[in-house]
Amino acid sequence: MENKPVKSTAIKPPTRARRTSAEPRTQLDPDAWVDAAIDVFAREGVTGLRVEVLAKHCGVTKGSFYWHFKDRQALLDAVLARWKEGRIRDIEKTTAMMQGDPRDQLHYVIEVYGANRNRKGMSIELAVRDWARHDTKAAAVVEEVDLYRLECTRKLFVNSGMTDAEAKSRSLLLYACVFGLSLMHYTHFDDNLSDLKQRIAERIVSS
Amino acid sequence: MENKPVKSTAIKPPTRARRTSAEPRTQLDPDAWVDAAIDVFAREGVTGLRVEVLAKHCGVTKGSFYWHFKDRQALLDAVLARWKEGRIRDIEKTTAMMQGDPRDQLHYVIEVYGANRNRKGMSIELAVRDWARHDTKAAAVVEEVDLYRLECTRKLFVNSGMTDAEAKSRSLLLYACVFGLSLMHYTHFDDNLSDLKQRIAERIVSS
DNA sequence: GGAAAAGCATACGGTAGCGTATGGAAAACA
DNA sequence: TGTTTTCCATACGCTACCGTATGCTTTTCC
Repeated sequence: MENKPVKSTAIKPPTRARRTSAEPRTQLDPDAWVDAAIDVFAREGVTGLRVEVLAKHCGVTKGSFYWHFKDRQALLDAVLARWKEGRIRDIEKTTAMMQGDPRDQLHYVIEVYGANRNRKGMSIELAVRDWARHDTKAAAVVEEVDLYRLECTRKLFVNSGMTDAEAKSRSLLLYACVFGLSLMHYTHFDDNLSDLKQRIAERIVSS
Repeated sequence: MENKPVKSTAIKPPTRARRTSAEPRTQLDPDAWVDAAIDVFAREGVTGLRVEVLAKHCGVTKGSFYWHFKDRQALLDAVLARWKEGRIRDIEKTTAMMQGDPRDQLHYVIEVYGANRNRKGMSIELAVRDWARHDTKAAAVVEEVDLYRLECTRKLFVNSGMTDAEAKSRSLLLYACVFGLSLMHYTHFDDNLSDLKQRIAERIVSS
């Protein structure tokens, strides 16, 4: 159809002999599709994750997509499942190295979720949460991941010497703040943002 | 969202009065359209705010819409402008009654933004912020509103006796937490959520 | 090397949405 | 009362999608 002059390093010469020689001939498996899907998803959200767009992004047509997936919903399910697994694994990985000062660990958690590093990850977080506003399956997964995170962080606060009730509230405060900051546009609120963040982190962690 | 038996279908009442039932024959002005638009927007987000859907929601066809608005973008601009005005007015209204213990005022702010009361308002907040991720105009408005809010709350913290730097960090923490909480699914994290929230509010406000 | 399966392209029908054109009814006005 | 202006309905063309059908080209396996 209207194949625009393929902008980025034409993967394939338009109507020429299609497999000249050096093409890696990358076969696409469902995992590769999900990888690409999460890429698009991070940028455009669920509503932007469309089959034909994704196919073009992969350099193929949707004929390929529908060979690997029943329909669009199957892809969404896979994306959601992949996100959940990734989050759970991340939490367990963090939990595994749970030795040392709990307060340092907490600061590390805050640091990791900082929107600057991990930009794509936070993008996905927000996209999933927006998705969850209209999709019960997504909402269920978000809740599961949230509870997992909250529980893990709660333990850290307990280990740092807080009561259980206080630890729970701190844990919730921590994640609410982390996600809330990524929702806000405050770069012009102060010219020393790192100090600002440092104070916030202290307020959340310290007793 | 199933269509009730409106369905005039094939046979249309021949030249009968179209206003059969008790329809007040409400003329639609742009403001009424924006009202309805914000309603849809709160539920479905920007991508769900579509001209023909909105028209059906208003009980008319899009012929009416395009009489009042140049195109869909004009409606979106109006929605954004309306949101901004409303937020600014809200802040000023809150600021106007800035007497009494600043800490009480701060608790009041937290209370007002609680997702339980003001459910629709928070829905719009999240929808606007999701919008802002892809639209620079929306992002600019969000930033403006955020800075306005942050500044107002900062003053409250200053009035409660904090240094300017501390007040700034508290102000940012407050709003980040408020919005972040509305992003999370934590209802099963504790069986005494009000105590949880109370502790969080204390942590944010108290020195 | 040849058949079978896998991976992808192309073409098609169908829906939803945007924006335009045009006509008809209702209200305002003279 | 007749005319103009306002407001809305209907019909149309167009594009972007979804999902299916079908055929072509690789790869795999014997």
